[in-house]
Amino acid sequence: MKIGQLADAAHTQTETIRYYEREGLLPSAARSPANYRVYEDRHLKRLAFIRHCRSLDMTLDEIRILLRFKDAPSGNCVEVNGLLDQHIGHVAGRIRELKVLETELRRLRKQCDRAHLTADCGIMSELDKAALEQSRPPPARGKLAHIRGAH
Amino acid sequence: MKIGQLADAAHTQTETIRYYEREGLLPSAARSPANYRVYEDRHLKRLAFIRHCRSLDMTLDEIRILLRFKDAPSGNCVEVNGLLDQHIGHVAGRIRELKVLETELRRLRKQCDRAHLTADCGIMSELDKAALEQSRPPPARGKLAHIRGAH
DNA sequence: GGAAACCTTGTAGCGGCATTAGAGTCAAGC
DNA sequence: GCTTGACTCTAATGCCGCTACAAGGTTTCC
Repeated sequence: MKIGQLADAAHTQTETIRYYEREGLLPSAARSPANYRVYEDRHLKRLAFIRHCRSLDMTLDEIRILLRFKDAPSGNCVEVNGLLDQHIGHVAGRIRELKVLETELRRLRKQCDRAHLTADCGIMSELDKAALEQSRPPPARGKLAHIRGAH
Repeated sequence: MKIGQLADAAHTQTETIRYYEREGLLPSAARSPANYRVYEDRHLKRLAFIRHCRSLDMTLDEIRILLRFKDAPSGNCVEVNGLLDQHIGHVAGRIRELKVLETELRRLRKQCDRAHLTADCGIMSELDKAALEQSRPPPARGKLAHIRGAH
């Protein structure tokens, strides 16, 4: 299997596969005489595992940990549970944050329902007013920060 | 006002202020004989506005647009409304995504409640199984993607 | 034998800063 | 006057998880 076929099979981009190899998530493949990467079934399985974990929004570091457990199945799975619990905690926390944000944005949006000059816009004056009172730090940055999609 | 005082007043880091200046969000300050930036009240007001918008998780590009309207108050505020509506849409969408994710993670977590060898762990085998079926692309990436906080 | 479709390595870019390095400035205390 | 420490300056680099080049080599199909 060449990299393009592996990419198709795992619904991934070839660049991503090479990136995972550089990052040590995928073992390096054998090479053909033309220096092409040659993959086997185990690579597909491992890649599918990684992509599935990514679809659950785990970081590559977290996935690395899971892979270590997979490779050394004599280990205790308590840590797997802990990792997942933490991850769920992050997700739940982020949802709470975003809900607060949404409420505030909708309140702000209500300040202006009509079209008129920006100078008289309730939203703009509210933003100005609120800014003066005191500005809290922006929301969390990190793995799950995106609101906007991008693909 | 020197940059450190401005940073304190706006609860910002000095590097962030310099970054905003480079990005054209803040007008460049006058300089003291020692080449220190010297700020006035208008800088603080503008910075507070920017930070407040950031606390609402707007991108710098969105904030740039708002600042243009602020600077040219003869414009029509319809576009301000539109920008906010879009932003609310992004936030609401991200909340929906994360809720789906949370549900799936909790279901996965239920597969293992006991400590034992990783090889027998319900979570690991479920991850393996699900990976094979077909891996969807990872969740959206973009401005509001973070689940984890980082500061 | 020529074009299209694949593969290779390497580098740079995304957002919104944070961190570091290396150097200059300033006020206070001795 | 000299040292100490807190501040400031610029410029470069790192973060995350890729994505998108660029410039070449290989394979495959017609």
